[in-house]
Amino acid sequence: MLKKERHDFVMRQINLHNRVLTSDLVQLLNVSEDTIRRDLQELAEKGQLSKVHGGALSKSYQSFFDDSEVYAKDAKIAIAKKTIPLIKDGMVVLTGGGTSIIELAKRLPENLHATFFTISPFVAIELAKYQRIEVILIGGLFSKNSQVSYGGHVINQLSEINADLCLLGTSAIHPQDGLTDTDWEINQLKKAMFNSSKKAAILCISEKLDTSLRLKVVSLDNIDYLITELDPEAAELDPYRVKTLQIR
Amino acid sequence: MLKKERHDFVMRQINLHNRVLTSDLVQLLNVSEDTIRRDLQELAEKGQLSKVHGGALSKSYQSFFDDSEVYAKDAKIAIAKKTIPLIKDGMVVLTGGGTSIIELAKRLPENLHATFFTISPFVAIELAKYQRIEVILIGGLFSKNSQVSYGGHVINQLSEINADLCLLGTSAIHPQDGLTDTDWEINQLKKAMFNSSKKAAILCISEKLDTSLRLKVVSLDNIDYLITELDPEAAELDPYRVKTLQIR
DNA sequence: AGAAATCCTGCATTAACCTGCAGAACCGCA
DNA sequence: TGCGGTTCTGCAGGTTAATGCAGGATTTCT
Repeated sequence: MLKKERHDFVMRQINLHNRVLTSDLVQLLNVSEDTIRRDLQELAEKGQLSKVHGGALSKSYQSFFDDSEVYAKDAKIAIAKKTIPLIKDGMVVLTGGGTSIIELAKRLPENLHATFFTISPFVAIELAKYQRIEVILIGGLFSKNSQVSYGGHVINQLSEINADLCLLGTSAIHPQDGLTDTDWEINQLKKAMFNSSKKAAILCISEKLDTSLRLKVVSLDNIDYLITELDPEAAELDPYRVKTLQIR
Repeated sequence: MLKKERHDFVMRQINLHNRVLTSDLVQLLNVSEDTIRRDLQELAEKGQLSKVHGGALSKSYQSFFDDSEVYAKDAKIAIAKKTIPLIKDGMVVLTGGGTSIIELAKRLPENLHATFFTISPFVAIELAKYQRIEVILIGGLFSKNSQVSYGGHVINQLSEINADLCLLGTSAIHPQDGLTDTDWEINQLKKAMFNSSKKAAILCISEKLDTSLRLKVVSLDNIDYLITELDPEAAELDPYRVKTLQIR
């Protein structure tokens, strides 16, 4: 069996099961443990998988959960700072949940006079600290996963709102696939939020760039602002430079 | 099962439920307790969670509510324990905000199967930890003082609800004046909550007894249960012994 | 206060890892 | 065909990581 064939086999296993054990591969491919280990090493160096004690895991699998807090906090603060200028006095703003948005909510100018609709209780609690911001918490079924209101009742209420700006965090964004997500209900929710706003801004830490998930929310055309912690001129952002999309 | 997979699993559980029990993980992952403990230790060192006796908690969650400062916490815990038996499987429960209610929400039986409506985002977040409880967050204008939804939109939604039990914290309660409050809007809100429920329970730490405020919500007659941290036979409670009011 | 659950420490075992080496297979080239 | 050079593979050995278990200490519950 050629090395390349083995590599392909490994990658197939990984794509299929998100993981693979060294010991299994030894049996399946009928080669020595060392060979397998060297294969995994090589693939890991090429960045096609991540090696762990006992085997290897798919790269995308890792990013399944968001180890946010300490790690990307600086980035999120940077994003928040760039987002603030978009919010002007008197605006009606609609926001999602997500840590980026919460960081933003913590850093608004003290004298901002605006109306915020939000589906996230965390955001509502943060916003309530500002004297001059009116906060409307959109209620409904409460999602145990994403800690936001969702479901038909929320969609209904959203349909009655006409906001100036919609602020959303990112699950995944990709030049071709646009904004994508894993959960059907959250997906519907985000679509409804887009429909309820004149403009939409996506807050996105750079590591979410060029990733995509199963369900499409909207394409890049529907997004007005893309805000990352990177320099707006950075090369990583080149694929996202579409006419209608302002990058900051 | 690879270590990394276990870690991911743990973090998913934590992101989902804000907490996780060592014993549960032992069962779910089918490894020894020591392994789980070491995993938690490791994740705690990486700062991804905080370890506590019996399991671990989400970090972000902790920073959100630092409940160490809750006033009269022991009393509130005692009240919570007495309240739990009122809530039966299948019930529809309507709750207010307030620290007593939050303490209660933290101490519900893990296997309780019920539907909770609440106007408090804090309560919603707590309740979301329970697998078998359906949580509906009632949305509307968000009060900066009392951190609950209020206003016409809330009253409207309440009118569509018919709950079995309403749980309310206390601002003030008095044998003659009944349940009273200071804020007009909150007052309206509480009235509406009473109207939406078959029965009502008042959670009340003893120092709120025999006090009254300007605006009346309801008289004692309309209350079904009065729950304090005191012995139900205590003399302080004598003035409240009305036929229709059960004291616990 | 006593029982039960949980935690910690040290130890032994097993599995997985790494390094270096040597033979096999393959390559290009005369 | 023969010959250096390269790559791939397996093996030996010594090292590290992971796990479970025993015991005793600590915490929590009642």
